[in-house]
Amino acid sequence: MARPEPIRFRRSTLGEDVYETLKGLVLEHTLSPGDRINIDALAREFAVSPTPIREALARLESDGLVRKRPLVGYTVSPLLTRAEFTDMFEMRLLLECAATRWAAERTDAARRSAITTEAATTVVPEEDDPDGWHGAFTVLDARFHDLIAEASGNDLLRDGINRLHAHLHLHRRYFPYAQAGATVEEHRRIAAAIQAADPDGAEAAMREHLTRARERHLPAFD
Amino acid sequence: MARPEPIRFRRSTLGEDVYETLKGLVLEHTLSPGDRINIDALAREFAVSPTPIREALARLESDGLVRKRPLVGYTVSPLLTRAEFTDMFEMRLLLECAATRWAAERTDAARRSAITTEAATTVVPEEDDPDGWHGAFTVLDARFHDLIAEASGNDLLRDGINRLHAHLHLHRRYFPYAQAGATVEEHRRIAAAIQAADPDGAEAAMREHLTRARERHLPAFD
DNA sequence: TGATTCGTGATCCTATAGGATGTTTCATGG
DNA sequence: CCATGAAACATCCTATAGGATCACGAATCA
Repeated sequence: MARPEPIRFRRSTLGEDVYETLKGLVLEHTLSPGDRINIDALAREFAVSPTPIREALARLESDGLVRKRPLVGYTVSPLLTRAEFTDMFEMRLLLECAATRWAAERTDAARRSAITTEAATTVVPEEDDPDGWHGAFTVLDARFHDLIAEASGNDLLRDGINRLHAHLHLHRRYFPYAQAGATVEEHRRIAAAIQAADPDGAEAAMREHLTRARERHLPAFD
Repeated sequence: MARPEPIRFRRSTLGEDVYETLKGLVLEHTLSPGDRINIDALAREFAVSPTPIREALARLESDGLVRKRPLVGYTVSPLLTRAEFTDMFEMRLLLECAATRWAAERTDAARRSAITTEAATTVVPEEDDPDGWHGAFTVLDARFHDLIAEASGNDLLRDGINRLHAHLHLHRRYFPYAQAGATVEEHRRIAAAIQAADPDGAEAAMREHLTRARERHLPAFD
């Protein structure tokens, strides 16, 4: 009868686990944008001391997922304004178009195949589980874009792209089902151009994909 | 006889101050790349508890300035390899060329003047204080590039650029004096094109500046 | 000589108490 | 009835001590 329940499955350090878990909670909207974060409450919830919580929050603030007001507390970052959202897509166009071009130019055959395979994967819409569908679709989308970022061969570029995607995820809940098919089709075109080692075509396909993605998202701000 | 010395001039929170101070120590090479960081020793040094130290280190790790090995401790990030360095300049070309173009297109008259003024400022080389000169020159360079990043009107872009500059600062110690004049001249050309609202010219000037800057730095890797 | 085992040391994590600050509520005056 | 002010409250931030875990080095054995 030593310790009945704390199943502590620590991958490396407690702070790391807390960081990943908290990031998940924010991205899943279990912690909604604007919510206040009580450190002591979280510590009790996770059955850890406030120290690793505080450490995880400091990193999340660097990611822009939470905000800290001194002597007041942490809050989940609010959703992007329309202006910030267009700024983000301006950045995505800059970063991801370049990454796609370099992926088409430089990467090896194995990665090209992986990208093509990923683009061929689809997720079936389930009307009765909208949240699950949104989650699955987002994971798929994120993995596709990360594969390209990795294939660019520039790790700093990859980090920058993933940093933007974290913000994008906060908005996935407002992405319409109906247009998922178009997204998959655009992914296929990008993958095909990369597979064919066609930098111009790949960059153009990514530019069109992102431009259309922006159009698909923008109505949510009205 | 309450508290004799801790002159605590806290801007907001202790963790914030510790973060800025530590960042300075790393950038100044007071903590050299590869050095191990002892949390308890730092806490004694700053006369604070380990908690804010730990919080600051978590943020610095997000910035890429320190690395954490679980259950071993923190170390100052090593200098960039040649490959990472070229990757960084690839990123700078991407981000800063776009920022310069948009600054020339969009920004207001006040910011244009500020950029021109900053480009006209120079720092005199002092042979007997190489470290002070390097520091002053770096501050000047960083401010010029940040003014342009801010004038781009895209805060995410600005953050991305500043994140890269932190890494660049770690290498400033190996930047040769003799070529500072060329840098200033290139800055002036960029500023002039922005002042003239000439996007193409401004972007081209920035591209040439960064390309040459890369050439100036590369010999340090031999 | 190489691999394995053991001991030491450092680090990380936990827990709790106290001080400082922002927020909220309530009472009072206009 | 509304606005202003002060006081009580809750929360966060900081500080300190102690226990558990793991990495590293030395000694031993095959």
